[in-house]
Order: sequence, then structure tokens, then C-alpha cells
Amino acid sequence: MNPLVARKKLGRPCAVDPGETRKRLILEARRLFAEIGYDATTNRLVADAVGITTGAIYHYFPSKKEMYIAAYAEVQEMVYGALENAVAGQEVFVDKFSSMLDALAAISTQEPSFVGFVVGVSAESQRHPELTQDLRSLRSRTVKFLHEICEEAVRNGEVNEGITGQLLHDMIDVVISGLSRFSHVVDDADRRRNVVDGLKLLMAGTLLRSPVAR
Amino acid sequence: MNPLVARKKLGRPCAVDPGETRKRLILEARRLFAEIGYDATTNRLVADAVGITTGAIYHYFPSKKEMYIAAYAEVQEMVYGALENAVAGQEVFVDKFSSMLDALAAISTQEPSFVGFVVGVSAESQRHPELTQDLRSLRSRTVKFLHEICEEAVRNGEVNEGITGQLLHDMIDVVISGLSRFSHVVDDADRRRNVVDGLKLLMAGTLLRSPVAR
Amino acid sequence: MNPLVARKKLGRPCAVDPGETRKRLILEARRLFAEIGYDATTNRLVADAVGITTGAIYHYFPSKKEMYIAAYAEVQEMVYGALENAVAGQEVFVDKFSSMLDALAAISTQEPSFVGFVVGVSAESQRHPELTQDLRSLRSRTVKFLHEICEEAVRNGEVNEGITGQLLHDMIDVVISGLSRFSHVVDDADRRRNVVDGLKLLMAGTLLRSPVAR
Amino acid sequence: MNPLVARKKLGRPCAVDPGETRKRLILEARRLFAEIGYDATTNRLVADAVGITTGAIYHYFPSKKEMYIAAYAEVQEMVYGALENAVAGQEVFVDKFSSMLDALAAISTQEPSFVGFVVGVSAESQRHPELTQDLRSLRSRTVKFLHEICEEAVRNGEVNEGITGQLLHDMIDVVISGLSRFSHVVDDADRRRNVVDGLKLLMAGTLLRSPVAR
DNA sequence: GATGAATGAGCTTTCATTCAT
DNA sequence: AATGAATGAAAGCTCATTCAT
Repeated sequence: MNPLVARKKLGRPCAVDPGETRKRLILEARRLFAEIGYDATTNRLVADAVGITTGAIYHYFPSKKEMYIAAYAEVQEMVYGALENAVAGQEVFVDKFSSMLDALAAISTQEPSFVGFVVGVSAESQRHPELTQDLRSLRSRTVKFLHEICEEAVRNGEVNEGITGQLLHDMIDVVISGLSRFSHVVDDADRRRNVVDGLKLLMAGTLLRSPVAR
Repeated sequence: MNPLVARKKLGRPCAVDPGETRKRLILEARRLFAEIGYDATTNRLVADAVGITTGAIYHYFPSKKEMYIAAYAEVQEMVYGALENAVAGQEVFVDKFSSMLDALAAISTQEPSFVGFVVGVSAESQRHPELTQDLRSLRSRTVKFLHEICEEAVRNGEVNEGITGQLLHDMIDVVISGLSRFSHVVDDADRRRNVVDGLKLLMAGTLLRSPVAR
Repeated sequence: MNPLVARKKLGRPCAVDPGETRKRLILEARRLFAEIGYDATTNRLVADAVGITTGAIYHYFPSKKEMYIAAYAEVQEMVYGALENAVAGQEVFVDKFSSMLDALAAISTQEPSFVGFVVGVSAESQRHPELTQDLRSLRSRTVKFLHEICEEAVRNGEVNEGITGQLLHDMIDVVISGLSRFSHVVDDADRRRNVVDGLKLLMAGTLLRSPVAR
Repeated sequence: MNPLVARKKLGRPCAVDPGETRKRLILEARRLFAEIGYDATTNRLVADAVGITTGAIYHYFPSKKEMYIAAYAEVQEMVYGALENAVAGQEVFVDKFSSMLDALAAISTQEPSFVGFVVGVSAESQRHPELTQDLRSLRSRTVKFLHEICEEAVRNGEVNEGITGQLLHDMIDVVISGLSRFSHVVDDADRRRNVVDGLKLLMAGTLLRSPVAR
């Protein structure tokens, strides 16, 4: 047989780098899930982005669901890691909140959709009951983080009377998820920065007792 | 053939009311699109809810896309109609904002997902580029409503220096979309009411000049 | 547009006959499941045999499993119907058995694999646990038929001492399933007929007390 | 490099024993093919049972088909070896038959599915035409064994008039395959033993001339 | 001798859409 | 105005097989 004739291109093609594919896979999955959601992220889309076939995905994850869970876990880790870092040096609640917004803004600039991924997970969980269980256990771990901050603010008398930890938590939730959707949709970096600053001002207002006046 | 003899049950099965089916169709489509999103809302789901077959949908809409557009238009109309009503009697921005939040809360109680539908449309638009064009033209009409309110607040000197109409608009966007996601995900009516009240307090604070002090 | 140009061939193609496709579908499914088993019978194979696409199958059955159940139910009905007919006019066990063999032989000639389908179902059930439940309830109905015949033979003293109804049933099971496999594999009609006659002789022997001697 | 330092665990991981893997592979393949059939027996299932990867299978067999052929050949050898042993000391056909049934029962107790494997091969062959050729040549060798026994019985006048060797062979086929299916499906050891005894009685009856009366 | 990464074909299933009736 | 049969494309997933290492 003529050795110059191209052979069948089956089997593993001169591996680019062991472990490299896995990284690329998680990376692209993360990106796609974050950007267009669970349904719209088809295996083919992910595979094409990585440069493999859809079957190869199952070498790394037993199902699309698991791939999603893995991607979410990583992103959640990133986001909440950044948030924990952000509040680490801060004493009072307003400063913690400010730092968190800055941290979120920073992430949103690098990977515009990651914050939205974390925030949007509860909607995805409603649409896909199969995900609920796994997502809940993942989330419970980090929900406590915000909970703690809010309870502390209440204990320290940093909020007006009648404001409970629960309410403070819910309001932060509203602001953060609103911000993440905004960042996901709006490209203009200036507007994003301005909004972050605006929200800091907002939070520094009536809702909280002035720290100096305490 | 004797017209008194019952005919075969072919063709249109004695439609309950002409135009009735159309209404039911839009109603159920609205509900489903709002609740579970574009992808998860299959034609069959809508048809079953109405009590017709999937084929019959195409008597009313040339495609699923158009049905979505129509549903969105109606919901948008409802929501923004309510908002316009809400601000009608109010002079100052803070009061307008308060009234709007109340209006949104009222809608969220009746049809929990409609506000989220309007807000979430931009995400759906990213997932489904085919929708983008039609949605944009729909939205442009109502975007002006908030724009006008914000510009007026700036003109009237109701906001602190450095706050532009654009920024005010963006921040309202953030708060409203955050609230709508919250309402979609949280069932507890008390928590929802509390959050609305909290947001009113928030907005009445530092960000804006105190009306009395003006 | 030139009306001579062929249009897209979507939608329902001038229906051959309403209800006709359903019949063909069940027919071919029956044949294929009986001949090559559950796994080897792909939706494509069935669809091609009928002349439709694989998707159309789901118009008639919600899943491949249900299609199998339906096919099995029909075949079981046929086979056991024939068996019940066969034993109807017979008084003594040996004659019942003879008639049953003749009935099975007749079916095997018309549809060579139907008897094997009924017999092979327990193996298929082991391979596919999802089928077990539905199959069991179907089978329980007809298992009683053989059970009754065997118990009656014991009650009437037609079998040697020590032979229980259970054992008689099991042996008939062995012979019938053996015969069905044989008929499935051997094409030669003469050999099949001879084997049936041979089995009659076999059963007329020592195992049972001689009817005359009773 | 210091040979005492543990090496990387690449390449062949200190194979327990050369040739050992091959044995284990055939063993597990045999078991799985016999138990759940050709289709349901995936390479992965076999590989996992052995403790290797699917790729490694191809060091021992060029394809799944060949693995099946090999497994079948071994089992056939075992079963027919046992049968040959069983008939070795017997003079008359009825005794040979009895001994064979006992041998089959013994195998069925140890490896419940092996007899069924041998018997079921013709069905598998119909499902998978690719197997037909190879299986036929394998089977032809051992088919002669039963053929010889039956012809001898006819020559020795052990059967009633009109019973040919072919027919006797076919009937044994029916009984043996029926028994094997029964053993595969029924777990109860008592029932299995009883059926074997029942079949011996059956065969000792009318069909054959009574040896004493000869 | 064995792994592990990858392929390509095929499977069951879903779905928007079409169209004769 | 509506049904019901059918399509074709695509989805998630499995599997035998290949091959660089």
C-alpha cells in the first residue's frame, strides 16, 4: 500500500497535551453555561468550542448534568472566594458591601457572565428539577457566607430598627442579582463602573445608621 | 343527508367561541413563557394547556418565535401600563419610584412571573439570536418611559450632583430586575413585601437630595 | 415561482389510509421483536419496514418499551388464544397436549417467530429490567391457563404418582419452549411436523398413566 | 535512576501474571455473553470485570465478534466435553440420555448460563448475521456428536419404527434447549432437579421400545 | 501489555413545523 | 378552525474501535 496515502483518522490524534483537553472542556463549558444557560448549551456547542466530538465529553463527565454541576461549582468557588477575600479586611457592613461590589465588578470585567451564572442558578434549578438536589447542596455551603455578614451587621447595630438579618440578606440578593444581570447585558465599561459606584452610595444612605452617629 | 343527524366529529369541533381560542392561546403562552422560559415552553405544552393540537397554533402564529413576541408584547404592555398608571399622580421621583415598586409588587402577586418575563427577555434574546431583532424594536418603545422619568428627576435637581439620567436609569434597572428575579424565586409573600419596603427606604436615602432640604 | 418545481416534502404526505400506518407499525414491530429481539430491533428498522421515519413511531407509542409491550400483548393473545381454542374440545390431558402442539405448529408455520416471542420474553425481561414489571402483569394472566390444565390432570389421576402439577407445568414449559426455539431456527416444514408428532408420542408414554389402564 | 525508587505507574502496571489476564478475560466474557447476551455485553462491562480498559481487549481479540466466538468455542467445548464424558460408559440410548441430562444439570448448577449459551447461539446468530458464518463452522464439529448417538440408537433398534436418527436428534435438541432455557429462568434448584428427573421418565416411555422387551 | 484520549456511527427521543383532510 | 399524521433536524448518550504514548 502506498504509504503516502492518508490513513484513516480514527483513534486518538497525536494528543495536544494530556490534561489540556480537560481544562479546555471545563473552561468552555463554564463559559457557555454562564452565557447562554443550560438548555441552549448543547454538547455539540461545547465540543466544537473545545475541538473534540460530543462523545469525548463523556470521557470527562458522565452526563451533561454533571458537567453543569462541575462548571457551577468552579464558578461559585471563584465568585465566593473573591467575595470572601473582599470582605476580609473590612470592619463595618457598608465597607464590606462596597468591597463586595468592587470584587463582583472585577470578575464581571474579566468573565462577564460568571456572576450571572451563580445568580441565575436558582432559575435554572426551577426549570430543571434534576439539577435541584445537586445544586442545593452546593449552594448551601456558600449561602451561609452572606447570612453571616448580615446577621453580624444586625448584631452590631449597623442597621435601622426593624431591619432583620433576613431582610438585609434579601436586599443584598436583589442588588447583586440585579447588578449581575445588568453586567451580563450591558457592555459599556463606564456604565458598569458608574452603576457600582451608585449602588455604593445607595447603600450608604438611610437604610443603615450612620456609623459615626453610633 | 339529513342535517338533523349528528355529523362526524371532524374539522373544527364546535369552537366554544370564535376568538376565544386565540385569547386562551395567548394567555397560556404568556404564562408558560414567563414561568419556564422559551426553550422549556414547547408547542405541545401550550397546546395542551389550551386544549388544542400543536398544528392549530399555526392558525394564530406563523411560528413559535412570533408567539413569543406576541406574548412578550402583551406582558410588556401590562407591566409598563401599570407602571405608567403608578407614576401618574406623583410629582417627585422618590414617590414615583415607590409607586412603581408597589405596582410591580401587585403584578408579582397576581402573576408571579410576568415581571420576570419582561426583565428576563434580554437574557432570552442572548440565548436565541433569532429573537433579538423583534424584541429590540418592542423594547425601544417602552424604554423611553423610564428614560423620561430619570431625565426629569435630573432636570428637577432631585438627584445628587454627578448623577446623570443614564446612571439613574441603570440603577433602577438593576433594582427592578433584581427584585423581579427575587420574586420569581422566593415564594414567601412577607419576605417579598419587606424587600419592597426596604428598597423604598434605600432609595429615599443619600443618593437623592432630601426633598425637604431642597 | 414555477409551479412545476417540486415543493418541499414536509408535513403529512397524502395519507395512504388513516389507521393503515398504525396497523403496519404494530405488524412490523411484532415481526421484528419476535425475530431478532428487543435490542436488535431498532426504531429505524421498524420505521423503515413501515415506510415512515423514526420520529413518527412516537405518534403511536410513547417509547420503544411501550411498543414492545404492545407487540408482546398482541402475540401473547394470539398464541394463548389458539392454545385455549385447542384444548377446548379435549377431555384428557394427553389429548389437550396434542392439540396444543398442533396449534403451536400451525402458528409457527404462519408466523415462525411468534411462539418464540412469547417464550423468549422471560429472557428479555432479565436483560431489560425496565420491561419486567409490565411483562409480569401481562404474563400472570395467561400463566394460569397452563396451571389449570396441569392441576386438573393431577386431580383426575392422569399422571403417575409423585408428579405434581408444578412439575407437569414445568415440563410442558420445557417442551414448548424447546419446540418454539426449534421452530424458530429450523425452516424445514417436514422436520417440524415430525418433531411435533414425536413429542406427542413422547408425552403419551411412561410419564402419564395409560388412560385405558386407569 | 535509582532502581529502588518507585517508578511512575505508566505502561503495563506489573501484570499479575503473564497469560493470567487472557484467562480472566475469556472467563468474564464467557460469563457475560452467557448471562446477558451479545448486545448487552459491552466491552466496558467485560473490561471492568477483568480490571483492564476496553482498549486492552484488542490485544487479545481483534474484535468483539472474535471474543464472542472464542467464548462460545470454550463453552461449547466444556458442555460437549461433559456430554461425551457422560455417555462414555453407557450402552443403551436411554441411559446415555439420562447421563447427559445429569451432566447438563451439573453444569447448570455451577455456571447457570453456559448451557443456555450453547443453545442460544443460534438465536444470537439470527440477530447478528456477522456471527453466522463463524458460528456455523464451530457448531458443525460438535453437532456430529449427537448425530452419532442418535444414528446408533436407530441402528441398534432402540427406537420405535418410523423414528429416524434425524428425528431423534431434533427431539433431543428440543428437550435440551427447552431445559436450558428453563434453567436460565428458574432459580429454584428443586424444581430444576425435578424437571430433569421428569424428562428422564418421559424419555423412558412409549417413544422407545422397552429395553427389557427387546 | 496496557492506558487513556478520541472518533464516528448509531441509538432513543424530542420538537417545531407542514399539510391533506 | 382544527386535527392528526408525518417530517427532518437535532439533542443527549453509548459503544466498538483506534492509536499515540
